[in-house]
Amino acid sequence: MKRKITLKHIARELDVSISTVSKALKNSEEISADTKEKIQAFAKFYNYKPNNIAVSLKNKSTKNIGVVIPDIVHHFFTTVFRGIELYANAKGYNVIACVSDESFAKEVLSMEMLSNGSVDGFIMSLSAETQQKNDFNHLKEVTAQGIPLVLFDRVTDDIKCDKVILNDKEIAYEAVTKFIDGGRRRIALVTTESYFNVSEKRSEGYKAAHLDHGIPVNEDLCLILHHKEINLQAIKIFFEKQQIDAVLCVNELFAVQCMGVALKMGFQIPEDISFIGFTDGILSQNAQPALTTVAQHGEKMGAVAAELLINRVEDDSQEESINYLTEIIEATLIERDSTIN
Amino acid sequence: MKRKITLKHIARELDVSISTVSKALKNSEEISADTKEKIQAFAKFYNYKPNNIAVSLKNKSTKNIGVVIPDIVHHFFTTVFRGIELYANAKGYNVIACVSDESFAKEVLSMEMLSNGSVDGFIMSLSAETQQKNDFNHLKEVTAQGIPLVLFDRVTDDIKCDKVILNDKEIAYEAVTKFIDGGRRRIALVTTESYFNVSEKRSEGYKAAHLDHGIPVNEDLCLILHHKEINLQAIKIFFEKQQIDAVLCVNELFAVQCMGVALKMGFQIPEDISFIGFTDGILSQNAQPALTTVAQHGEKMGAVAAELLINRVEDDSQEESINYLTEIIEATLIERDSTIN
DNA sequence: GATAGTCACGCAAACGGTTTCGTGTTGATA
DNA sequence: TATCAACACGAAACCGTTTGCGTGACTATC
Repeated sequence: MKRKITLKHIARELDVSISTVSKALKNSEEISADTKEKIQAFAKFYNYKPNNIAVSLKNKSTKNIGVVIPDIVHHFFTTVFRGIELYANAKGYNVIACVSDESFAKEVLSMEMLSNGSVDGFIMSLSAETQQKNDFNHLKEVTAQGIPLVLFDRVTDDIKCDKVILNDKEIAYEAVTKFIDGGRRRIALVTTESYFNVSEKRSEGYKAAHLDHGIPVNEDLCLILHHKEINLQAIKIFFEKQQIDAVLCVNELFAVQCMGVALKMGFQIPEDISFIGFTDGILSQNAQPALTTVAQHGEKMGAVAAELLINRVEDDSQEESINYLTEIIEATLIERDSTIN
Repeated sequence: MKRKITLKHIARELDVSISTVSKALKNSEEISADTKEKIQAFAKFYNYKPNNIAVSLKNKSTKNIGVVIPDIVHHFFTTVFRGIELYANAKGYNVIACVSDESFAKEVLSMEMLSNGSVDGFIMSLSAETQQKNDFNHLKEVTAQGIPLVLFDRVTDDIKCDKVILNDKEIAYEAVTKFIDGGRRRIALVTTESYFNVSEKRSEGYKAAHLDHGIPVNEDLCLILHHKEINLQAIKIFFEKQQIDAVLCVNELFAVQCMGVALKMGFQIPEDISFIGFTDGILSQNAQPALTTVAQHGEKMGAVAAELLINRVEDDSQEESINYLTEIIEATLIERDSTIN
């Protein structure tokens, strides 16, 4: 088991100084061609690679970026992660992943673990609990230390930093308008608690579309479901009570569950009830009928977030007043068989 | 923007030496109670945290583990990742994620990026291309350098290291036996190319179950599908040609697609055709009918892999001859509505 | 032949910690 | 009062790199 070879080993072996070796390997003009060739050959033979940790310490740059997301077993977040990872790797960065599990405490802990030199910057999406508590001190700590931060999807106005968000309101507006144009009038909104700001935005779009088309917003048509719970009974009661002819769901899981209940109750999809969901994942694609859904372009989102972050990281202008950007990813409606074209 | 505070700053400010500060913060007996208190208070006030990079360099231990997986937008791998991350975090380790995208080149590149000091060890699952090429030199390089490696799920006998695998053959045997006990005789196997050793193992179980029950194996009942392609036509033709009364699929996507085709063709599930898949993901859970499937317990697998790795990392016995372990995760059959109980 | 200018390399500090060992001061002891 | 241990702290090496600067040797110039 040969341990990693270092500059010191090469220097000793070739009877030159460490600095000479270092410079020779960087093809410095200072070193003579002969010496360079000798050293480079030796290094190549023994497969020398500089120790990342030492380089990091010296350069004060780790080439690591920390990604803190609420959930990893989740289609949207994995696609974003994928986008981040692809872009970052192409730029020579590694990605350290931390999952907050929708927990405030774990989010704080993760950031503390990484903010002591392990990463050059953070990309994150707020946990549910953090959004509930509205406590962003851990983010302020990090930015105060000068560590760049990019928020995506679940963001907050309380923190000044680069952000990447979806045009949630607009796409929800578009989806509902599609229903209305198709003659639907009793359009349900199936959503989560409102402390998720994305749900809130989608809800705004839902309402705006109604108002703009002269249709009153009926609060009874809004159903709030909980993640990772059995919602089928609640859905059934909802469908029985209300006369629904279209449903907009804030995620694909809710949509598929609702469709399942509707089918069991004897409704025809899309004739009796049309469905549109959010997230174009395997559920949407493989549902029966295939679900019309909002593609959030997670990979794009991740790539943009990574680009923003790396630009900040590599920007060494010492300006104190930074112009933070908010990039908007345009969602698109993918029409399948749960709506009438 | 206050930069991070260092030992040096504290030392200068309190007019003591750096070593005194370091020792005081570790509550060393060498330092007087007064001095310790003073230093600790100061450090706490300025929120001093040791720089991870410097500590890593000194200790030759990064507290990072590298995870290289073929795909991240994939239920099974995300659950394993989740298990790794949970266990590792609890032990104070961070997880650096690299996605090989089923590509040999990216797998090699990822490992090179991380093997120069960035991580203390690797957990990985082989990419499809790596399994095809049968080229494991990048793994040998890493282990030769004394960096611990744990392989999971997609493993190879060519590398001596700790491994975590599923009892694929046995659980496939069990699934097929369930079909046979239920009176099924024309049992299809829907699988991928055989260079995936997990598919191979499942195929072995499928065959063994047939032989042990005196049923000849019929190669015509084996359908090979491709990932991320439109398979529906191929499935339809297969079902038309063969008289199938049960289907074992090596993943949930294939199972759901097959069920969809079967339903469209007018078959009753599970009466006419029963289905069993692999992976207990959202597809299985939300399919119509809900899919009977093999739960692979990815989180458990990840946790075990992380445990094995961290044990190796923290084991400082200098023994050259290591006794490598292979842990087997017991899969379980989750019975839902696509089979008759 | 004295001076200046290259060239090719080494020294040493620096990054931010940890840790071994040495040392000045104090108080107790004989 | 000389001796010594205990105490409390500092100096310095070390982890593996990078890099500014110093310097000795050689060559070129007048």
